[in-house]
Amino acid sequence: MSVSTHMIDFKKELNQAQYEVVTKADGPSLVLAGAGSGKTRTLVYRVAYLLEQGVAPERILLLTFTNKAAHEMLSRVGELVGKMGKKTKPRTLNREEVQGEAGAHSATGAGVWGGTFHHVANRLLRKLGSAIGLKSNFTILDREDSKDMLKRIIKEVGGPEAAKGGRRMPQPGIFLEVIGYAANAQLKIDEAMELKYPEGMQLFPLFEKVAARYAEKKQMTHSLDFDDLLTAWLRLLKVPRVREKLQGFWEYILVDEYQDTNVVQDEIVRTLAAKHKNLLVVGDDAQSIYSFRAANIENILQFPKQFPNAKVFKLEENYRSSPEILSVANEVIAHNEAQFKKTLFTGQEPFIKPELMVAQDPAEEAEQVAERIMALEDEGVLLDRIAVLFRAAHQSQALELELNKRNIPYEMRGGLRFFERAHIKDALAYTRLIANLNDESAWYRVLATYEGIGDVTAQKIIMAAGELADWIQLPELSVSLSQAASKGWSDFVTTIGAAHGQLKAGPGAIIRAIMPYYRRYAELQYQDFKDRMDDIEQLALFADRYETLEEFIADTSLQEAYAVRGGHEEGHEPSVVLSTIHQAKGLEWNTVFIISLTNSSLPHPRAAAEEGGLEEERRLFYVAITRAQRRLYLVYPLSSSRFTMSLHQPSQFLREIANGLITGKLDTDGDEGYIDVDPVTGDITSNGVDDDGERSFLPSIDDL
DNA sequence: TGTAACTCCCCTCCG
DNA sequence: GGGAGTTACA
Repeated sequence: MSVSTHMIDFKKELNQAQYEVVTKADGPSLVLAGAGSGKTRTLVYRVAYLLEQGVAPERILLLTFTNKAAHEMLSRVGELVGKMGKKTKPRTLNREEVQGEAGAHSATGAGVWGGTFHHVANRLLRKLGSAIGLKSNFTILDREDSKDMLKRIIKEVGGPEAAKGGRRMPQPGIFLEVIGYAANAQLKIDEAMELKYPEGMQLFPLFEKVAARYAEKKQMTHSLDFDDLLTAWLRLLKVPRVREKLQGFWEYILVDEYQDTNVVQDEIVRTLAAKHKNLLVVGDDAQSIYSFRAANIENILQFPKQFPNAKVFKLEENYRSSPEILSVANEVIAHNEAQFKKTLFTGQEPFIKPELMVAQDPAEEAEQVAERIMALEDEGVLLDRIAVLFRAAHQSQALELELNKRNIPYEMRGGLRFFERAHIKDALAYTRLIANLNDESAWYRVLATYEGIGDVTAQKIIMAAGELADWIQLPELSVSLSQAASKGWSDFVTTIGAAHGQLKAGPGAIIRAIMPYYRRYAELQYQDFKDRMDDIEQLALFADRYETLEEFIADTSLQEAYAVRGGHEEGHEPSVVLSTIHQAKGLEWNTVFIISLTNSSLPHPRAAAEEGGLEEERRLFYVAITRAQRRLYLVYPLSSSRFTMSLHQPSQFLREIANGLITGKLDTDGDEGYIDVDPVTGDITSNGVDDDGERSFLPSIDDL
């Protein structure tokens, strides 16, 4: 063992339980870590410890839930090992054994392999995918691309009724949900339908046909959707030669947020760890909130059975939240039956109780939150230490208006992200097309922006273009087009030619080459075309950081990096964070507002209707609460709009919090005025509404 | 026949 | 803001 000349005093910087994990979690190990128990810290120190023990960084694989989490953890590892001095400082970017040039840009801090399952899958498949017949220039389809493709397939295989958009035809989104769930849960189509779309069982033959055609089409166009990245990784591991190579390669595998992995991910990590057996998984059943993606809580529960000699560790001391916030969190989660009972404790001094706020409607809710934010800022709370959380992305709307009005900087997370916005996707489609001539969804997307070219003409062009082997041949392509379409077509040929001419100059140059045309299109199409062109300029600048088109496309498809709505680049000036609860997982802020706490939002009626859905919604509330360190505000609007009669009722979860734990009262008397969501049908039954609309509680800022 | 323009209506969560 | 459905025009 190396002499301890290092400067990390593991014993001193960790509590006893954390220290045990960091130093003893060899072999299969399960860490049950409560919210705020220093789970990230523990993982970071574990990686640093392994490096200090002399493990080569590239032999460590750290799988996280978001790429952001991977970057954060690995940069912290980098800081830690920086302290250790040269002797044990890891080499960086040295992964030649399984990785080629394609992966040179990747989520690394200290040369450790890190990222999401999808991210790592992408890197591996580009390099090794030929073993399962995959081309290295495959395209990644995002949800919208997948839906577009499915829409066309439904028309194609669904017969005349579907072509006309027959009255009973389910949306493409339903098909995608069923097919995706089947992939993630490793189910057959009919089994997935039983769970996700039981009312449509009589359409099973159609679903099966669509699924088959979808798979076929993805293969033809060299594209993978998000779910395919995982299943293809698994398929890759069925190839003995590849499996043995990878099993031998990673000596230590660490997986964060294990409660949100699905069976495919579980099988991947168990296969990868089969040789060295150093598999460390960390999770918290109380924070499992991704069952819609087929996350399987059994992965955690069954871990000790899969590995009979597994070590089990528990982290229960909460370092994040005040005792008052923790009490509310414990109280909320205690209402769930399916859970490991555990109670988080803290040694922190008492602070102030969480506070309930009620507003007339979302607009007033936004005003109140904005006012309170300004008051907090006056008291010295930095804006970037404040977050506003909500169930659904669109619930940020009213607040965004209000914050803009008051010039309070904010950044929005969740919902439509930079790379998902229409004009950005248009620009990206050109880069995809240049990289992969067979990328059908990119073809449709690009052609749709040309005058006179609609679905039918586009299809004709794409059919003909299937003959092309290279863009060079494009001018020779013969398609008979209507008069209306030929102008658009010649514009297209010019533009794509210019873009292709920049192939050697890199992705940024390609984007700039299409801008003259796209500006003309955007001017006609969008009122805010100037903003949109600015976005595209930003995209080109971002693209300049990449040398190859493939890396750029892969990162943007995986949402690796994203700019932020509200005009504030991440990290520029301190900004309030607006986020869905899902996106807030793993993060923490001094002050947290949870808004829209009504029975039509949290629990969300559709989610509550699914089996186990209500408990998952409660866990979602629990996750939101446990993001807060010092101040927590629970906010609900009485109606959905100032102008409608439709009244909301406060979330049933608020009622479950015992009196005395929070400041403020629910605006209702006794049981009256509550609506219940039937957990089976999702039906809403009202037992009378509270319609006086008076605010019984006005927030004051005196007691801050 | 295919495209463009117009209207209505909706919207859970994500890599 | 965007997707689906409908209608008017080339």
